[in-house]
Amino acid sequence: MYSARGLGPGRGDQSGEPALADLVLAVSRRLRRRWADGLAPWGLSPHQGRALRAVSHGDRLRLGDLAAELRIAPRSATEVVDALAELGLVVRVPDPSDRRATYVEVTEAGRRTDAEIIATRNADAETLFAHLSDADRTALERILHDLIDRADLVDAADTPR
Amino acid sequence: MYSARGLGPGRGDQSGEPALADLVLAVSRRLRRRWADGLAPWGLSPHQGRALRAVSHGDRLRLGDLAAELRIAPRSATEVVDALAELGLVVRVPDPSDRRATYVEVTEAGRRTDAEIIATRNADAETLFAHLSDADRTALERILHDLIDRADLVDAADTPR
DNA sequence: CCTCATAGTGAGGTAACCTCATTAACAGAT
DNA sequence: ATCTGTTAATGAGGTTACCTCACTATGAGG
Repeated sequence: MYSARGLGPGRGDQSGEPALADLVLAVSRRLRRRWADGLAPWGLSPHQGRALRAVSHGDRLRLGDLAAELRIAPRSATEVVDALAELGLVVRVPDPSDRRATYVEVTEAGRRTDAEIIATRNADAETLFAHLSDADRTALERILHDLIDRADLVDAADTPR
Repeated sequence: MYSARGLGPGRGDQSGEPALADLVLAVSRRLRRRWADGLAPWGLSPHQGRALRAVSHGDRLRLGDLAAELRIAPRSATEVVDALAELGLVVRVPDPSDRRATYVEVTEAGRRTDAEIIATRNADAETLFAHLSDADRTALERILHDLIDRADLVDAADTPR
């Protein structure tokens, strides 16, 4: 992936980069934990929550597209859909134009659950982010965008194909 | 954990908080992936890398303390240590002062590997963070610290004991 | 209509966790 | 001195969220 020959220890050690990375990871760990806790009332795993969100977003989604969106193997998407269907949050409906394919469609209950989850999540994010100044929020957004672009750029360079 | 009754959908949707949370998660996802890729040359999982780092930090660590540091059950720490020991990166040595306990101690190879991993990680963090301005770096650090403090504060309030 | 590709799923595997029970050893009260 | 309760590590066995590979049904182009 990238070169492992490295500058030996004791070179970039003074720089703050790893500390920044650790900070990002620390914040994300806390976000994840809160999100998982927030899903508990509905008996959903973070994974299932993400799937429900993806399906609700466009009302219906082909199983394979769901897999692509969640970046998991199609076979794994089958299992997530099984779980959500068991809970009555989605149903499988055949695609009339391609009888191999099945759509995953949100049910009324699924839509309601998704809305509640989003509301909870928003409320929680608010408790964390709301006390930042507008300037800080803007700066944070810009910097994080920057880092994402940078990371994707480097990835693209590493994997030209 | 926290109240799930929520403000119904369509309320905080304009606010940027969830977007910020998503950005943090997006960055952390990329950091994680890079870190995992960076560990591949040594055949270590991120989990094992973290454990090696914890053990190397103080040269030796009681197995139970390692579990606490990694926030996993003691039983699970046994397995991580098994894997690292298999690779010759750590050894188990009995605690002479308490014959129930065992220390996990870095070997020479373990220390070397840890140093190489840190160097790789630093180099990678550099490619991501180095192009930020000093001001941005300072701001990012401050804001993230802020968020962490805020999250821990809210957690402490939710779980008074 | 024959061949090749694609959509979903059954079968079976793995990694990283978990709980519960067990064994050995320690530490304080009787 | 031993008995009681606690703690350290681990064996046994379970769960979850993934994976690959093989299979079936279907579609689409030569």
